[in-house]
Amino acid sequence: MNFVEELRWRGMLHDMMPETEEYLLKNKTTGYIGFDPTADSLHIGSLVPIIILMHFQKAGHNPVALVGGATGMVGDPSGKSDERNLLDEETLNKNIAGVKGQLARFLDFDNSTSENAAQLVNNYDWMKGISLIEFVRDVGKHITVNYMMAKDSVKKRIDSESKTGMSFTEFTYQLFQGYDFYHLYKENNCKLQMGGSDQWGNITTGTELIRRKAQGKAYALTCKLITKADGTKFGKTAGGNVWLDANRTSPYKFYQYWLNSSDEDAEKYIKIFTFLDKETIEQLIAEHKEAPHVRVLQKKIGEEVTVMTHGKEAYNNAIKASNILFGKSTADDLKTLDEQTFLDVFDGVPQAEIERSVIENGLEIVPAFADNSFLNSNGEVRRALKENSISVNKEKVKDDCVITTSDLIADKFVLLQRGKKSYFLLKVI
RNA sequence: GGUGAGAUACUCAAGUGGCCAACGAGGGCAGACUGUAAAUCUGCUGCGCAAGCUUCGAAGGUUCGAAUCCUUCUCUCACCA
Repeated sequence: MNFVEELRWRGMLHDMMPETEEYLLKNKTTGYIGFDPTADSLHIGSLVPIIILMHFQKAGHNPVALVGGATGMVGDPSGKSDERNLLDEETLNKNIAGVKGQLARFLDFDNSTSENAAQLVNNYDWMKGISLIEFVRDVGKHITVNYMMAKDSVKKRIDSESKTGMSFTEFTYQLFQGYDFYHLYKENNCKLQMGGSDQWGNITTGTELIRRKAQGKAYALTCKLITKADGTKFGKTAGGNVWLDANRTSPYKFYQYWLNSSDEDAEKYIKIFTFLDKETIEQLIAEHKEAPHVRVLQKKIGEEVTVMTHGKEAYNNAIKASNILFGKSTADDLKTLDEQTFLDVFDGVPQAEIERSVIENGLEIVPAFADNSFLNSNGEVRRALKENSISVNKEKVKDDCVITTSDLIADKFVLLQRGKKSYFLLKVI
């Protein structure tokens, strides 16, 4: 199956420039997607463009991942209603390094094993040497302001509904991204830029620049932005973004995010986020419809994506953790765990240290929860107790409960819990 | 630079001297029900066990009493130039 077909049946394709599909069918080509270094880790929203590049590579084309060291300094106004804060250079460099490292986990950058190895570029490398005068004469001259103003990303910020206006900096952004495309077209023979549908305007500025400045033809392809059925933002939880970095979002939480997808979303996600073939997916969907409560789809997505992102071992631990946390395990089960297993399971669960003598003297339930920044105040603990939502070692407790040494797991830990999903560890020192 | 409007809890938003720890909505959290879901229902959502304490952009002031009145300051927005 060819690249465009692949994206199409997976429901990822949003729009293409005319003749893009024909061109890709006939030619092994080079295409790129840009990644914003707004943080030192990518989050699962970036997974879609990454996966597109992976498909692109699988189809025999040459993928280029561009890290926006320069464009990150300017700020993409697309989809933003407010002016963005600029990142300082130090942060940016840290972010670029982090993002680069993560991309390497997904794409094959190895020349020796792959004929069409992926390349990683940073637009700062070619942008840094361009003076303002050069830029204005060589780039700006080719694109009219009228053209730039017609872009949605700009229009939205200029019309009367906008409350903040738009700085010249952000207005210029599309020229930067356009110039990237032009540069890659010239230097890497890159003919295609891909991205989310919100990138259409920026991408076409690039093809326009290539047409005018190099009399060349370049192509654009955009993919659908991921939405959730309930209208909330994809990739966000109450705790913030779901990151690809295991230190920011533990593999367990990462797995849980996918597992908690709604049925409707799961049918979309399995196509988008896994590389399973059409038959397998259709079968899984059918299976899921038979018995939705088993959640085969969610489990499969969780497995595929977690393994791809964090590796097999991390996935297994996530499963183990899930079973213990959500299965029918009791305090007795917990106490049979050795320290290492216990730590693996609760990797990423916030914890606090506590003096052994405190436990030996008997720790009352209210201070146990409030004094270690698990819950915010004594009042909150008391409220929670009233709601019957407090557990110690997976067993519901009342306000007269006192934690003693007999409650210790592996002679070291006490598992505190508020509600079903919120855990906290006390570690005896 | 001119003119006008405004700043209240996570967000939106009432409140214009005592009945205000502050209406309401959303969000969040929890409980029940479930599939670790959706929908629904219920409770909670400044600190404190409580008495009480600290909150309404900031600082002062008037008053027995201020989110509410006065002064100054800071910031935001809109329109005009």
